[in-house]
Amino acid sequence: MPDLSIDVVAKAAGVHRSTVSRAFSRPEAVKSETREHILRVAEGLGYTMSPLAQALRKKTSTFIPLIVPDITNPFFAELAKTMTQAADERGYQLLLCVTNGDPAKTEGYFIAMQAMYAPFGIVAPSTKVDTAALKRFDFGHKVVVIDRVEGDDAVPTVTVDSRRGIMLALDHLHALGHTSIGYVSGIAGTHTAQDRMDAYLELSAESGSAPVVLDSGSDLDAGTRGAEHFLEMEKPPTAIIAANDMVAFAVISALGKSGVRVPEDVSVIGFDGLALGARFNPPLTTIRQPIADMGHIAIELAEKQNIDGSVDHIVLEPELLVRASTSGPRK
Amino acid sequence: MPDLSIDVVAKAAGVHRSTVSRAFSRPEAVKSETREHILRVAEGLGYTMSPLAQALRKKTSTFIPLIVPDITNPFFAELAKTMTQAADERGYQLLLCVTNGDPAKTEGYFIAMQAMYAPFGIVAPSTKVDTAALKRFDFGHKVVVIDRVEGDDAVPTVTVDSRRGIMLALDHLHALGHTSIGYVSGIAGTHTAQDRMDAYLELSAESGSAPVVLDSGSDLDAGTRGAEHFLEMEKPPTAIIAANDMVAFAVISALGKSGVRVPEDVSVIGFDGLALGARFNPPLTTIRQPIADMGHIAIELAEKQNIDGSVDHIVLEPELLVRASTSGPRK
DNA sequence: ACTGTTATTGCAACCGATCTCAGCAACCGA
DNA sequence: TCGGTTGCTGAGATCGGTTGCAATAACAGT
Repeated sequence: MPDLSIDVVAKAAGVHRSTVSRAFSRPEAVKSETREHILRVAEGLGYTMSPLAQALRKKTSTFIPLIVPDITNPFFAELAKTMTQAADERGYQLLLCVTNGDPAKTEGYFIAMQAMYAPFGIVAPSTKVDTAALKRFDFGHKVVVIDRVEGDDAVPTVTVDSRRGIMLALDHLHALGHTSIGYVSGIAGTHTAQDRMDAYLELSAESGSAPVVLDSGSDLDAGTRGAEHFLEMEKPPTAIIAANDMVAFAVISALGKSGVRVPEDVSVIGFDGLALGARFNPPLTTIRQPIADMGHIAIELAEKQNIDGSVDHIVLEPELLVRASTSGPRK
Repeated sequence: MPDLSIDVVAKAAGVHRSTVSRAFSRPEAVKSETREHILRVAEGLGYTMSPLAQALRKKTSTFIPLIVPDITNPFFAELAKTMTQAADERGYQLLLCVTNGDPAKTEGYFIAMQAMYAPFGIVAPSTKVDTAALKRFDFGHKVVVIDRVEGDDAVPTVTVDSRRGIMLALDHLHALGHTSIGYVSGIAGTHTAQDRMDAYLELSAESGSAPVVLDSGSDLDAGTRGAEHFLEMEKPPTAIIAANDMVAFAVISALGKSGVRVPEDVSVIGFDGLALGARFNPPLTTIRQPIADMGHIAIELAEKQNIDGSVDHIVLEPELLVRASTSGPRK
């Protein structure tokens, strides 16, 4: 196909380049007859505007970086999925950026996103977000963060209510008859992980039962270590709350290796609501985060901020998702 | 920061725009003194070239679309992970494109990739790749496919040896003492899935045992249905080969719900070697595909083709990864 | 009929590079 | 000393659009 530029469309439609441009990007500025004619001609030629040329001139592209620590983690994968959808509904393209938790890489992505005129970016942090770094890149490109940010700053965020989630888990377990409930901490040093832990500590205390933190590590092996710790206890808790589904999986897996059954011997509840959990053995009871909503909202927030400069902090409600990894405590 | 264009660097270095350009993209064409001076000045200013402008002019960008059916599937997630790495080692940015198996979307991405001058794209198919569609977009943009393609065409591919993988699984199971081995088919109608199934059928026959296909469906519930089928049999096989890890998970989960234990009651082996499998309950024995290699190779193949026009078909060797979901048959 | 909007469209500069062509200096052998 | 490379750099067109400004057309009101 002969290179299709705006000029060939213009010629074909018998108008000037600029008119074609307007027909596409500022329809109201062109007489409707003309516009329709142009559009028809363009359609016939199979013409589309070059996003690159547009970006160069307008100094704002449709590339939006999605910065995640690890796309292999199903939570981020699910996030990515809903975000791509939300993105191309609005004509954006998602750039997949994985940092492996390396702040240097993150900064690298920031400068890259600047270079390609990204209108904004989405950051799903693995560690507490470096507000300073964000400020340093206050080049007009906005960022929305899927986590709480230190000091509720100028950066929009979307999170779920950690405390509420933990409360849901605790209530569920209490209702089942558990009184001794352990906790295994989450993957990373995010504020979210911190919040969940704090909530567990507080709410446990309030309900009168002593908190039992099986592991407070922040790496992928927290689950395994938590299970080990559990196995060493003379009087282990009858239920375990895992800070997220992945560690719940690890806990159950590690427990299983030692012959401890879930939920017969101990109940385990996760936090995330991953689709994967439904196919785990046993299917995982968990606190569901509305991940799909989070993706859409993140993008909406970013757009909103780009338009009216508003920065919002949305906090979503989690909900209890009962599957099969919890039951009454063993008698 | 004042907009940093090539001209400001040129001015600052006291040379012409074009010289700066050469200093960056064709170093040998510039006197080394001049070049170093320019580079130093640029460095000082914190200047980087605009990928957008470059792409527009050179008609070839650094955006490379990764087209997957579902990033939520850990196989694709792992692929995406290694590809992002391989990609930004070479200065590319990965565009995440998820199709949900919709051919229309795939085509959409093809035209988009054309529009932004992608030098090539990577397709991890959910269904048999539509060679016709590929040809239709023979606009000089190359594609490499992570699957076999009908008729070993002009498109480079990277796959693993399905037959060898199935053989490994079968051998492992035979060595353990199993003689009756069932099979649950894979997620999608790819050639790869087909090849695995065919290999199972053939190799089973060769070894004298009758093949038992528990489910040949191609959706996410194949595992569940396979398990149901298994439960209904009066004389079920003592081991099951799952076409991929995800269906293995589903099989084990479904079996578990009915009180069937793995590997005590039945052995299950997967195919993929997902990291997730290590944290499954029980840890999954599986045939490992060298996913990381696949990602790198895919990109290398694409680059190679772009340079010398060669189209290769790489087939990698799978390997047996013994964890805990297989054991000798129940006596 | 005349002047003052208002709606449309054309013109041309510009976004930030690349690349062909041409100019110029230094160098080489005869 | 002179024509013929060779090496390096500057000019300027170009990639595919956008946009402020000017020009023209159309329409009101008086």
